[in-house]
Amino acid sequence: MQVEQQAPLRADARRNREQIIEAARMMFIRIGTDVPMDEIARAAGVGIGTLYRRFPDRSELIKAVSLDNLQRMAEMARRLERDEPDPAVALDALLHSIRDLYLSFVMTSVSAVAVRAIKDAPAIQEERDELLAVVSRLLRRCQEAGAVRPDIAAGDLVLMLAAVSRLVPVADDELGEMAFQRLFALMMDAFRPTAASVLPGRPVDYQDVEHLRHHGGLAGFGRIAPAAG
Amino acid sequence: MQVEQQAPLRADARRNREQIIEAARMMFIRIGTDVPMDEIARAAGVGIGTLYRRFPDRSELIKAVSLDNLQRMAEMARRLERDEPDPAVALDALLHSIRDLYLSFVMTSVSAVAVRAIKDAPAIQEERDELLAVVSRLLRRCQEAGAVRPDIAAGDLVLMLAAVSRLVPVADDELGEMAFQRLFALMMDAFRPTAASVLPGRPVDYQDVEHLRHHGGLAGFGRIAPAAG
Amino acid sequence: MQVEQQAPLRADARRNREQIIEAARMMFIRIGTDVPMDEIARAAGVGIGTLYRRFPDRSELIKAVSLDNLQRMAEMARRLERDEPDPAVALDALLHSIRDLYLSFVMTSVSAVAVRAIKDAPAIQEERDELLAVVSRLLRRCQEAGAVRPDIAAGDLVLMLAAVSRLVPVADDELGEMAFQRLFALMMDAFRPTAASVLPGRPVDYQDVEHLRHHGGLAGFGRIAPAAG
Amino acid sequence: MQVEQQAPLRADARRNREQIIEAARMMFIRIGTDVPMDEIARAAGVGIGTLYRRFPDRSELIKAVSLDNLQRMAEMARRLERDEPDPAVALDALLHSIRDLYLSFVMTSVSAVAVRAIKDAPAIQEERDELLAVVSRLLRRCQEAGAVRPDIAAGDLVLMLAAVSRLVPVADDELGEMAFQRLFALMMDAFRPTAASVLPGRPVDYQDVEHLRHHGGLAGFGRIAPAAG
DNA sequence: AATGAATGAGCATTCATTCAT
DNA sequence: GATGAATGAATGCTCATTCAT
Repeated sequence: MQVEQQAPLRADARRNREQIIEAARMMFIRIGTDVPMDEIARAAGVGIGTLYRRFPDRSELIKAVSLDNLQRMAEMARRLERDEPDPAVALDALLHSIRDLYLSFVMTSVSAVAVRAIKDAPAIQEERDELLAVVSRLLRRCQEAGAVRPDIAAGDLVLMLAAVSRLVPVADDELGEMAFQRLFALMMDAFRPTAASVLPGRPVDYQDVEHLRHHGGLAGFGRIAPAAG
Repeated sequence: MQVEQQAPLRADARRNREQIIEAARMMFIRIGTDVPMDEIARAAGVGIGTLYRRFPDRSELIKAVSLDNLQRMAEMARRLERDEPDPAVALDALLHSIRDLYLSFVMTSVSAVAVRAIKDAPAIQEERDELLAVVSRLLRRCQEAGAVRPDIAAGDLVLMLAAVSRLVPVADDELGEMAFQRLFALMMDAFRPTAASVLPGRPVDYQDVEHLRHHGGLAGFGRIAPAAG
Repeated sequence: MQVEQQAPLRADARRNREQIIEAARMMFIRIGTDVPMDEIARAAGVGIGTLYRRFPDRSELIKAVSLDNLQRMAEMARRLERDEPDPAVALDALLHSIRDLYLSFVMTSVSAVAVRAIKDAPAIQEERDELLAVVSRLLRRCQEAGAVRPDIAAGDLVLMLAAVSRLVPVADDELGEMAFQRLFALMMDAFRPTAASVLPGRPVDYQDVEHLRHHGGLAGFGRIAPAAG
Repeated sequence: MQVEQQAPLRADARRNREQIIEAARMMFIRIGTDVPMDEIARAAGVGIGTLYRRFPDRSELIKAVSLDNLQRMAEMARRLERDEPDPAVALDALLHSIRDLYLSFVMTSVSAVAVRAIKDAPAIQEERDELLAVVSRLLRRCQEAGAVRPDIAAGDLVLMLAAVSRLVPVADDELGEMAFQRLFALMMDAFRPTAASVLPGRPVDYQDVEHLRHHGGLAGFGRIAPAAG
């Protein structure tokens, strides 16, 4: 757990760094993590050299964007858990932030490059663990309160979320927005106690998800890009 | 309505063609539709020139694989509709063939190349239309029989299916298989009448799906490759 | 009427650019405009990537070489017209610069690629127009002075020049040099008043040449590459 | 001087051979000697395999076409020399057959492939020699009759012809036809005694032309393709 | 530290030629 | 003998990454 304690960046350098991450986030969503590096540089308004000075290769940039996303998410999760007494409301609100979750959970789980990039990034793993811990606690409280069917675990939720969030709506598309809202609501309905059929297998927990992420048991999750091209 | 009536292929050529499609199908799933062409050729056990003789460019190959997939699917749909009297059983069985649907519904909806490749392929569109017609009829019969909530249309189903099918299990992974079975069962639960909350918007029908496919209102569906990165 | 006002190139980039154009000019003459791009790069002493950075494709390179040639030619024409009082001497001197004209008039008129490359290059057209305007004026003055037969127009001259210049001598070949000098002198004799037989048709002017260039009425001029084989 | 005495071809094989040569001749003119082999095969209405059975590689095909052209030309030359008493008329008629000469003199003198193909083809050389012998004799008789300036030799004529014939008109183009007719007439005027200025160097004879052809002293003649692309 | 120029490995595609049917 | 399928070498072009200014 190496904490790289480098000299704090100069003001302009910090600004560049932030612009690059922001530009990369947008390009990653719009085009994919294989977007040409100089397009990112151009979008960030810096030279390609500057980009590479900050992030020695694509992998580092992906890691940085992912970490940035997860930090925002974890922060939000902490705040919701702390401030919202009703776990069902908190969980719902948290999952609804899925548009941002998108990158954290999906983008970085999809392409071979991205997955490899992240695998050995302890900072990311930590942040992800913390986020999931909150989700797990909220889920358990929901189940204890009878708001969510009892036969699932956090992993079931996460996987469903990962699936649905692939179809996140594109900015400013009304039909897409509507379709996604319904898709999301349908997903939430699947977790109601009243929906419960007898599920096969056993509850999937976060350990299982991590296993799948690292060993690639699902086509679109973890090791392999199901349709990267 | 067959337009180009070409001489039937020689036996060896036909075999090569089939090997190429089969190899491409697997590589497309494993690596993505942007897998290098010569990897496909190598996997098919033919020279790169042979691949290009059969499929003048990547786009043609994608089209051929998609059409092949859809033909299998449509055939299965026809058979189920004809032979299975209970619409709920038929729909369930049809959706469970999702492992094969995967390529038809997902692969070809994901990457920019693939989407472009397919857009102007009337044969594919026809096959897709027929498949969806069967799904729509089965769905309606399920709803009339009270087996499925009445507030959804075929598009809602298709999109959920598209989402879930992204996480299709990899061959021979037990955990993945189990996780996917649960995911799929959860999805089916979302469509039960007992699960029904009030959904936002209006039922999404196949017209809407086509619109989304062609105009790209959802990130992972139609125009843009979120999976690419 | 300069449209794209790009930042002036860095010193080293400018040097590379010039080396590439110079190398391309030589290779185009020696091998043809379809010489492999990396041979040009090698001859210029740069990487293939550098070549492509400066000239996004073969077409752009051909345009750049052509423009460069024409600029030199037009400059010479302007100087001769300004400084030489005797039009016959000026015209003769101008035509004798045929070794350089070669590329401007011939190279770029021969191959399909080259012709297409140049068709939509207004800068080249402008330069060519200016050069031809000078030639036309000199020719008219020669005819008024009785130094050239009156039954021809600039187009006749240009076409003859285009034909003869195909056989420009190779550097350092004595026999070739001599043969070409004679060929050139014979051509000039054809334009003398004393040579005049009754020519068929009507004087061919520059409009006609442009028409032929763009619509390809002559095998070796404009549309098609007879020289290509 | 190997006379390959192979068994005479079967009737259908002979027909194929002729169709291929005819198709190749047209494609060579229209596109160049680097036209794809299967385009030639398709134009000839035979399979690519058949083409290769008759002509083991491109080089052989070029040789065959060239020989065929030259045989026709030499035949015509012999006939004109034999039947036409006035040498000026005979020479003029012979040169006017330039549209056919085109391939013999020009096509095969231009591209690197073609030149290499022909260099070691004794049959072609023989035919060419005979043709040139006729031209030389006619020229000498014209000069003795005072119909042509005395300060030139056959080589001067051939080179000028080679130059002008590059711009042979395309079929059915009226303007091209007219322009070429004038170009040709201007060329003939250059050889009139009345046109005679003092030419540089010494008369270029056929030996010189052969030297140039084989050693490449002129850019567009012999070794090198001036603008093959 | 920022910039953008240079490099070359990598991939798509074409086409000459060989070979199985 | 005819056919056209198979092969792979050659070449255009892109883009990640390094390095001079």
